[in-house]
Amino acid sequence: MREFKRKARVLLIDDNADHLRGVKELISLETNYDIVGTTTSANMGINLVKKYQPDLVLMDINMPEKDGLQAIQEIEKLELGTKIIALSGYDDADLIFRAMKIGAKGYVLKTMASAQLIYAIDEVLSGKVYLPSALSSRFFEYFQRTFKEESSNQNEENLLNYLTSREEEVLDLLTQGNNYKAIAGKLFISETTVKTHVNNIFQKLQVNDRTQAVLYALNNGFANKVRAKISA
Amino acid sequence: MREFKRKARVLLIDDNADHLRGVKELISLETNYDIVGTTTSANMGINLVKKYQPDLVLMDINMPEKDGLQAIQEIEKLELGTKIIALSGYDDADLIFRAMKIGAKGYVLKTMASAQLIYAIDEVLSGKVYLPSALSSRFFEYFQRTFKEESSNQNEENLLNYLTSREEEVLDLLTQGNNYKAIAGKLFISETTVKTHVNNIFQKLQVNDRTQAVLYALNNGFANKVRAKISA
DNA sequence: AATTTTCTAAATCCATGGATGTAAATCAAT
DNA sequence: ATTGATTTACATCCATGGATTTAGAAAATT
Repeated sequence: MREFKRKARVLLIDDNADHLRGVKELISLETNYDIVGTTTSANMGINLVKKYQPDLVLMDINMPEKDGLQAIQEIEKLELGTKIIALSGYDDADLIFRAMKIGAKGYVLKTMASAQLIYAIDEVLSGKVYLPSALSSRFFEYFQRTFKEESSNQNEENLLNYLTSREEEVLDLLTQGNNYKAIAGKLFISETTVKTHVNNIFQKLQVNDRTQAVLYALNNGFANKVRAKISA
Repeated sequence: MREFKRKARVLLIDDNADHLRGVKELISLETNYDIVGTTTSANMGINLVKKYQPDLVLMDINMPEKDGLQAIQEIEKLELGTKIIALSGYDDADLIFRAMKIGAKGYVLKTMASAQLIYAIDEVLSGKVYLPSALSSRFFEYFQRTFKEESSNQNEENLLNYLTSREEEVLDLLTQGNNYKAIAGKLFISETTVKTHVNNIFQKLQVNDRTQAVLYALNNGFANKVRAKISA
């Protein structure tokens, strides 16, 4: 275990007063931490963060009044470098994922052993991100499910594969919001030629207008394809 | 340590013959595993996966001939439920992230202790996702950096915030590729009213046409906003 | 109670977009 | 050498999209 030069300043936010007291006592037993404040209100918590600029915040994310996730976001927005560990009663994959996504450095269940919480605090204060292995498993499963679709979409029958390279260029410019005239100017070809290409694109993608074409492109990994081509 | 009913079938793919032999011997010492094949070629490896349908593949992802990540993707596409652990010489965050993204259930450095590899294999075979804590830290840092921009974009001066709720509905339908008539039909209002709304949207988003409006919406977290409103 | 915002609607006018057919030059592949 | 695909181009016609102005009713705010 690592030694800290000065005591780490910790703030507790938990609308459940009983649990709050329990955690406070638990942390008070540790010599490395200094509790700079406790509150049962998310809004008050944000104010206390501004005032005391703690090193670490333990944030209950299951609060009725204000969403704990939103509170985390607001603290992150302050950009004070405050590390945040989410405390939750639920090991819901979506919750874990969203908490990590908005910048929580850890996620600990209230039902977990107190030693686990202390360990998480130490890890996070030392600059790491800490998720108990049971929760990181959940996270990764969710993560992979979320991104599986993205990559599998790029296979199957992707109509984008039927486009010629010139049509890809035109579609790329369409996905940047250009109209016919702008595209013609950028590709040094006539506007009517662009119209021809765009019409062919519509046929191949089986859509009726430019907006649908752009949406098809974005939803089927067109940007990835173009970038892959550039880096190749 | 968990007991398996039958020996787990393992396939090794590593273009470094020396390392391949080492890992093979290491795994042979374990009584729970059955090595069904080894190869130094990614393409051959994919064929062996099809033939033997192993429970687990150890895949070196630093191969010159064929990209190991691509090989993982192709194995995933077979949908045989094959678990894959990526082996790599580098703890590069981007590599780790991409490997996990395409479905690797684990990522182990070649320099790590052999006990760590065995542990990873056990964990993955038992259905979990396993990343050594040093690597999972890397992963999460990368993950948070990647998504930080997305959420911070949603703050600043987001022009979407000026839209009325009706305008949001209209924009939502625009981002699904609807034209005026379709939107009018779905909202039970006249086409001219839709035009009015859309024009107001253009003004507020400072764009010139529907495609640009749709692009602005998608690039500024409009989908997230709409979903947040639904779940609220 | 008074005011502002929002939602609805229409008219008008012009610009842009989209469908269709034709066609020539170039290039790749058989 | 010939075929087929690609890129370029134009004409024509009609549909849709977009700008602007005006305006009534309802809802929210002050």
